[in-house]
Order: sequence, then C-alpha cells, then structure tokens
Amino acid sequence: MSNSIRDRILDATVEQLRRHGPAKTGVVDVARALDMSHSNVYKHFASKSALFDAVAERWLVQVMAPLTKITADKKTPAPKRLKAWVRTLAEVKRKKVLDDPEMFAVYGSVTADAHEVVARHIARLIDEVSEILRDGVKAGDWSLKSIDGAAKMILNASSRFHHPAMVQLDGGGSDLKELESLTDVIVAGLQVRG
Amino acid sequence: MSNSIRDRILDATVEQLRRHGPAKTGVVDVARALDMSHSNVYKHFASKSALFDAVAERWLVQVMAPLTKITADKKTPAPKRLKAWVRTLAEVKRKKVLDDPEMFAVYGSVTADAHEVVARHIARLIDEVSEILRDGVKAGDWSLKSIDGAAKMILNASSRFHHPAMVQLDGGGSDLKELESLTDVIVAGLQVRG
DNA sequence: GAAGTAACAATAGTCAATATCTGTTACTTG
DNA sequence: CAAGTAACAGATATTGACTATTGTTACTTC
Repeated sequence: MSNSIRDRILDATVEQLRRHGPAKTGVVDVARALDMSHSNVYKHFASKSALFDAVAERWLVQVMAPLTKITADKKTPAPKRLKAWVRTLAEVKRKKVLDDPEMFAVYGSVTADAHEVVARHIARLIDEVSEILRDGVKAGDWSLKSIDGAAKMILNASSRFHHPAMVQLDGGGSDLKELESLTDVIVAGLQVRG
Repeated sequence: MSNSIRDRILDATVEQLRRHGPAKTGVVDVARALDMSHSNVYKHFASKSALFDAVAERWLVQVMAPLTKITADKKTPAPKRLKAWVRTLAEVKRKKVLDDPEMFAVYGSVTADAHEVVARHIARLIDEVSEILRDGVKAGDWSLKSIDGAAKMILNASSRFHHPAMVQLDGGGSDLKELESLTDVIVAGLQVRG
C-alpha cells in the first residue's frame, strides 16, 4: 500500500520542505498540514532528523534509478557503460540542484552530518561501479587487482562533479566536458594496469 | 622592506584571527592590537573583506612554496614529479586543516564566496601542473592534445583530496593511499592517449 | 603626502524576555 | 492495537531594545 500513514507524512514533509525550505519546516508544520497533532508524527518517526533522513533516503532511491538501469544493461560494453554511468550521476545531481534547490538543501544538510543514510548510499554507488568493473574484467577490458578499490577511486576522481558540496558550490555550472575527459583518461589508465 | 605598515597590519590580523577566530575579529580589534584607530587601517585596506582576502592570499602563497619547489625540480622525471606534486598539495591542505583550524576557517570563508583571490590561486595551480606536463611531453612521457585541459583534469580528479570544502568535511581524515592509486591510474591513462 | 585621528551614519551583533518547537508521557478512541 | 490526542519540560527560535562595528569624511601632524 503506497498510501500508508508513513508515506502520507513523508509526502507532507516533502511538500513543506519544498515550500519553506529545511530551516523553516518543523514537525508541527508537517502535522498541521495533515490536520493532526505533532505528537502523532512521533508515533511514526523517532525524531525530526529521522523524518528528514527518511525523506533524503527516498530521494536518493529516485536518484539511483537511472544508474541502476545503466548498470543492468549488460549488452553494452563495460567501458562505455562506466562512462555513461558516471556522466549520468553528475547530470542527475546537477539537474536536482538546478530544478529543486530546496530539496537539494535538505539532501545537503543530511550529507553534512556523516549520516548512516549517506553511508548506505555511497555503499550502493560503490556496488554499482564494482559490478560494471567486474563485467569489464570478465570481458577482458581490464585486469584489476582490487575491484572495490578501483570503484572507490572512480567515485573519488569524479566527486568534483557529483558530490553535493561541490555541485552546490558552483551551482550546477560545472563543465561536463571536463568530466568526460576525466573519465576517458581513467578508463584508459585502467585498461593499461590494475 | 618586510615590516611595512601593511605587513604589520596583516601580521596583527593573523594574530587576532588565530586567537579569536574569523567571526570575532574586527578591524577595531586589529587596530587596538597595533595601538591605532580603526580608521587608519582603512587607509591601507579598502574594507574588512579586502583585509581578510590579503591574509588568505599570503597564506596561499605559503601553501604554494613546497609545490613550486617540486615543479622546479627538473631532474626528476615528470610522471614522478606529478605524483609528488599532487600528493604534496593534498598533504599541505590536510596538515593546515589539522594544525591551524582557525586559519583554515578564514581560508574557507574566503573560498566560499567565489573570490578573485581563489581564481588567481587556481590559475597558479594549473600553471604549475601544466609546466610539469610540458616537461613530460618534451621527455616523451606523454603526448597530450591540450596541456591546459589535462592540467585542469588532474586538479579536478584530485579535488576530493585537496579542495577545502572536501578536506573540511572529512576533517583531514581522507586516505592518501586512495589518492595515490588515483594518480597512478591517471598517469597511466595520460601515457596511453591524450 | 604618508600616517594618523575624531566624529559620524548606517549596518551588524548582542542579550534577555518571549514564543515556538521538540520529544515524552499518560491517556482516548475505533 | 494502530492511530490519535492533550499536557508538559526542556531545548531552540524570534523579537526588540541596546551596543558595537563598518566604512566615510573632514581634519591633524610630521
């Protein structure tokens, strides 16, 4: 059931967040929007930050969707898939910060404190990159000593273009051509050695 | 003359900054420390932010010193020099954020607003990397279509480990081994193609 | 004329009283 | 028993009067 009370609270929270920004939305406001007392919200979420974390997590799942699609597209060669995956990650973040700055601020405020939600998200990102890399190894594109290490390295190298703190700094105005040349060199470097 | 009134004001500003942090140092405090009226400080610096910018710039020049040394060390091969240069950049930033958090906060507040000072600093960084790359091209280590583009790419890729916003986020606790493997792959990638 | 000052308007910061919000508990209601 | 509430203490914001700071100007002083 998609319209559980939990989901309705989350929807209302997103609504408030979008309208008034993260600084000015409290659990009282969310409760008022749903015509209930704020104490009832606490029946479903342990705390305000737990509520916000849940919003951020749901948002992150949406962000992941197009990436997962690329990862699963086994018929295109791994190097090309890797480039597309990284480009899409950067594009998605950039799009979000431009289209929906309020929500991006929430995401930013969640990532600022090194939360468990973010750790899980990063773990998922590493997993996806690892899967593409593994496919590349099987197909003979690369021979890596550490898949996991290489995946982390790729995310580190491209973070300039997808880390929220960076995307926010240059207001989504980073040059994706520069990311393109970066991933080209990395893919080339991987093909040569581990 | 190193003890011009301008320098003495800058020294006093650094002193105040270090003692009381950037939020609580005003030009009146600086003036008081020098036994002069605050209006006289304005004879030498157009505004408080101009004063702080000058402090940040002087600090950035100090940061650059060990890098410039590496760049000038023409007898070691370019690839090795490039790796050492990037590692040193990250180390220097990491050291500063750990040893001197007050000053790092000043630097951070300066970099936050996209200031001219930072633009100049980045331009200098690009110049240094470009010089090493050019040496590598001459020695036959690489053949690059765009030296400048490659330099920017290298700084982008390593920004995770030296950009103030990132260094501050993980409190200088980033793993320099990961940077090592990153530069290895990039250098390998450059050797293969442009 | 380079270094300095006093006096000033406008802005930004402080501080304490007040109001609002967070999170808990004990208690309905269908 | 899942969904809901009222009443509450403690932490957090907001407000408004007050104070300090920023930056300018007109005026010394050596």
